[in-house]
Amino acid sequence: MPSARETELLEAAYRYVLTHGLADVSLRPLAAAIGSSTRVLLYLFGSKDGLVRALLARARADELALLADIGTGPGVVTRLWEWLSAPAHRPLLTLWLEAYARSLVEPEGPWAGFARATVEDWLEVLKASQPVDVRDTPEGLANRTRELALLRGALLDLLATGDVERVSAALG
Amino acid sequence: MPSARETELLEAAYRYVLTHGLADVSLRPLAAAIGSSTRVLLYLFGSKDGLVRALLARARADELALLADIGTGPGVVTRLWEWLSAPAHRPLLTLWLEAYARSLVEPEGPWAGFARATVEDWLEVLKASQPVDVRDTPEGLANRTRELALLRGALLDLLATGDVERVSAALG
DNA sequence: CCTCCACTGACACGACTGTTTCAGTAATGC
DNA sequence: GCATTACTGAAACAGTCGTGTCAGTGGAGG
Repeated sequence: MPSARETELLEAAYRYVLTHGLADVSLRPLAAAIGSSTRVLLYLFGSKDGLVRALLARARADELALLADIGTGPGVVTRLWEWLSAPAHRPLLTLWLEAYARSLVEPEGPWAGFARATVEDWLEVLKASQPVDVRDTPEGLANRTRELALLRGALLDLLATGDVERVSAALG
Repeated sequence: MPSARETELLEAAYRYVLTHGLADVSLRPLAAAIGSSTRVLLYLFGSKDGLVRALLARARADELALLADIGTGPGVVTRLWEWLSAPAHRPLLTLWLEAYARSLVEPEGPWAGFARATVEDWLEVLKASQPVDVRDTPEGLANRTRELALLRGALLDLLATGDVERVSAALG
C-alpha cells in the first residue's frame, strides 16, 4: 500500500512521462520537474526500475478503467474508436505504443510482457462483446482478432498522421 | 557517396541493431561488437545522430526493396502479409516499430518523420494496386487506409504474441 | 518529553555517455 | 620520392547516469 506522498509523486511523474516519453526518462530531470529529488524517488520506489514499473502500472490502470467504462456488447468497436481517436488521449496512447515497442525489443526488465498483456486484455473485452454462441468458435476468435488489428492499425496511422477524418472513415 | 569501408561498417552496425535494438544503442559496445572503434564511427558518420540516420535509411532501403519486390495489383495485401509474417523478418519489423514509436515521442532529431513517411509509402503502394477508377474516390482512400490498418494491427499482434496461425486466420 | 518513522537534502562514487585532441599508419596520385 | 588522402589507435574531456552514504528534518504516538 503506497503512502500518500508516494501516490502524489507517482501522479506527478505520470503526468511528466505522458509528455516527455518513458523510454529515456532519467531521474534527475524528472525529480526537478515534479519538485522532488532523486533521493526521494529512490526511497519511495526502491530503484528506477521500480519507478518505471509503477508508471507502467499506472498507465495500465488508465487503460483498464477505459475498458471497464466502455463496457461490452454491440458497438464496442465504435465506442473504442471514439475513445482512441479523442485528441485528449493522444499522450497516453503514444506512451502506450512506446511501452509496447520497448517490451518487444527488451523482453527483460520492467517492460516485460507489456505488449502481450495488452493484446490479451483487449481480446478479452472484444470476446465478451460477441454473441455467446460464437465466442468459442474459430470464427469468433478470427473476428475479434481482426477487430483488434483494425483498431490498433488505425491507431498507428492516427498517431503518425493525425488525420482523424481519413482514418475514421476507413473504420466506418 | 559512402566509401567502401563506410558501407561495410554500416552493414555490420545494421546487423547489430537488428538484434540489439536501435533506441538505446551506444557507440562503444556497438564498435566493439562490429570490430571497430568509436573514433572510426565518428569519423565516418560525423556523429552518433549521423550514424542513427544512416541506420534508419538502411532499414528504409530494406522496406522499399520489399515494396518494389511485392509489386502492385490484385492480391497485394496477401503478399504483403506473407512477407510481414515470415519469421525471418521479425527483427526488421521490431526495429521498424521501435523507430515508429520513437519518432512519435521525439519528433526532433534523426527519427523525425519516420512514422509519417512509412504510412505514406505503404498507402502509395496500396493505392497503385487499386483499380484505376476508384483510386481517387473517397471509397478508394478509405479502403486502402483500412487495408493498411489491418496489416499493421495484425503485425502488432504478431510481434507480441507470435501467434501466426490466429492472426493469419483473422486476415483471411 | 521522547522515541519512532516517513521523508528529505547534500554529496560523492564508479560507470557510462558522445565527442575531441593528438598522434600515427598505409595506400594512392603526381 | 613526396604529398595528399583515408583511415585508425590511445587517451582524455565534460557531462550524465543510477545509486549509496550520512546526516538530518518534522510530526505523530506512547
